[in-house]
Amino acid sequence: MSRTTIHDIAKELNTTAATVSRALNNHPSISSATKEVVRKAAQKLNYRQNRAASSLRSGKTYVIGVIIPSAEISFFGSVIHGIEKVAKSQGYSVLLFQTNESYEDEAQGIQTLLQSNVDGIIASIAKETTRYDHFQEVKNRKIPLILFDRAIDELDVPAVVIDDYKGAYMATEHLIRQGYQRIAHISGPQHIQIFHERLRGYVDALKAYNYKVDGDLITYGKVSIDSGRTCTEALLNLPKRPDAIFAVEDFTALGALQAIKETPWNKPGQIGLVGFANEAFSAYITPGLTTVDQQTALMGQEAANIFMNLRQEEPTLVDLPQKIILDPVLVVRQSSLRKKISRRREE
Amino acid sequence: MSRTTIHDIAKELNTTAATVSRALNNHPSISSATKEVVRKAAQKLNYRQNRAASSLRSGKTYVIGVIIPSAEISFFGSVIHGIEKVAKSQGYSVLLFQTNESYEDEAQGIQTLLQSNVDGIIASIAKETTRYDHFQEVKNRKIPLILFDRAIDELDVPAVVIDDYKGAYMATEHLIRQGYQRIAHISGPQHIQIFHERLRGYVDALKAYNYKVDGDLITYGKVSIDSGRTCTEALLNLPKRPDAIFAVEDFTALGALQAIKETPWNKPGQIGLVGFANEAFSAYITPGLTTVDQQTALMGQEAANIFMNLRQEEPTLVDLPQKIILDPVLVVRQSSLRKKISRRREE
DNA sequence: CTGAAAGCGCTAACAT
DNA sequence: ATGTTAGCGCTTTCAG
Repeated sequence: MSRTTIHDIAKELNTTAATVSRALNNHPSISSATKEVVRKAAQKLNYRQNRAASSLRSGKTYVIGVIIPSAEISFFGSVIHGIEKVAKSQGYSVLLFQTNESYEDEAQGIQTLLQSNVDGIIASIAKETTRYDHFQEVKNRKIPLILFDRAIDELDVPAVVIDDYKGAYMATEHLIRQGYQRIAHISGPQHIQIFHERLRGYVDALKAYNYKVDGDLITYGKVSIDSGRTCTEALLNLPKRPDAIFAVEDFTALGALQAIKETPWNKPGQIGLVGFANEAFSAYITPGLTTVDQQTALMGQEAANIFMNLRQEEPTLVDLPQKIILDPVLVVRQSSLRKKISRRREE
Repeated sequence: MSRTTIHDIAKELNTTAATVSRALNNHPSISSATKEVVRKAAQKLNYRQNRAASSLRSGKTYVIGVIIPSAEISFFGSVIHGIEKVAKSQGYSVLLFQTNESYEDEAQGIQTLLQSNVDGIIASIAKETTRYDHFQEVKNRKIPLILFDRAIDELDVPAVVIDDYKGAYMATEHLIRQGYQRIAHISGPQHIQIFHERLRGYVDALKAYNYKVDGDLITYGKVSIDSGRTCTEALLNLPKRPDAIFAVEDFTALGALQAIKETPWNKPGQIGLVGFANEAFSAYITPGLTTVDQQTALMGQEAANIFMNLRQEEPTLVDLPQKIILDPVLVVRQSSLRKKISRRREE
């Protein structure tokens, strides 16, 4: 009473396994009558294709390997969601591997995916990774590789990232349009590209609106709640203190919010605040935090879409690796609103 | 220049594929000298095992199929994390499938996993699922099936769940020990088992401490922020209003907190509040929300552990399906603390 | 439009 | 301890 194979179906119908295989795969040279009969018999015998056998022969597995630091981080959970959604819609499955930000785990993950003959790999590089030989091997084996969020130009593969510069520009512009006069920025370590980009966006938005860029209003934190708190206290103690703060990400903004709330002279809504990332908590704190959404699920979908496009292309035709830069979305909540909103939002 | 196979290695070493296979699989009847030589050659030729071929022959894939409603929900992201961690440590990979709470998707997911010959399936049943024929097929094919969070007794398979009763009991007990006198409960729809269990835990804790169970203090909401808010307003308008609230889950608690904050006569810390789930935001709102942690990552790990135990057992020996009931963990934050804490926490 | 035959890369029974 | 042989279930030439 072992599992039904195409031979069982062939025997039942007095035909051959080849015909059954073709019928089930909707091969054009099979009459629709036969196809129908075969499908019926397959259903009756409760047949399930054996993917291992199929892919051993055909070389295709219909599996996409996904490498992320951790599914527990909501950002990556959301990206997986987007990848799996697109994959499933095209008949692909997702094989998941977590690196815990470790190079060793990442290299091992790549090995596992290679052994599994995945048709493509979508990955976000671990923080600790500084060598890329494992990714190079993927490229050498001509397996489509797509990176997201943390892309490495040196690898020269397609990638999906968000436009941090633009997001920061939008956030700052929003505060300007709200009428704030002295807009501060709490940044992060400048060797991390995304933080540097956000600082650039902030500076350029100020310039575009003829605001003075005041070095005193730019502080460099460590990207944490505590750091946001400390930096904000320093900012609020300046002789000419800011009336709004753009924080480099939501946890920093949360610390800033706590510090603002504890300031004796502060009245609610007096100091504008914007974060970055649209973390789940940002909607639930009081006041609701205005922030920049990173379109995480879309990021996964786009990465999967790149794979879908890549997979039938001639390898020789792949000239320039595609790079998709997603538009961030400003999510306006209470924390950045002044009492009177004189102008409606422009696009 | 195609991929290296064990035949290539065999040719290189003037031996046979069988020996190479055995050496690489650490077979006992191969001398350690040969093993060493084979391993070296494999490395030199950059050999990677072809899992499709291996599993076609051996019947084992070293893949665990995981079915969840959505990786975007942090609860499930966390469970996946736990599953993948254990799986990887035992040489298994995780094939992921999302159902979006739909029966059709779930059934299709099972088909995909069966075609992929996964060695086992770990699943959390979709909300819309009311028929279990697809899971029944998994059982019929003798593939280990483990459920988590949403278990179905009728399926008679091993499961990992959390003890909702106990969690609610602990939450209520905590409020009692803090000295609150009138402890209300905002529950949810009673046809959903977990909410019913939490209500039971609340009632039993009150009884255990000789508190009167007052029907006025038990309200039934719809498990949302808004519902938590509405229910709380009603509670606070009672002639004999509560001095503490145990909410059925964190979003309800969040609504309750908002309502409490807006009550004119309220002073901070006057009304105790406890939630359930330890959502990410619960740590970041003000005041921090005391809540009950559901040990999500552990849930995934335990489910994976059950699979690991099951996989080598004789199918005939599987008498009673294992059911693991995890202990919830009370996470105490500001929202439930009264000014004076007279007694230290007892175990 | 269908059948015959070969083989993907590996492992396992049997032989030596 | 190693070699020989067969075959897992499927797809894919090549023939007809």
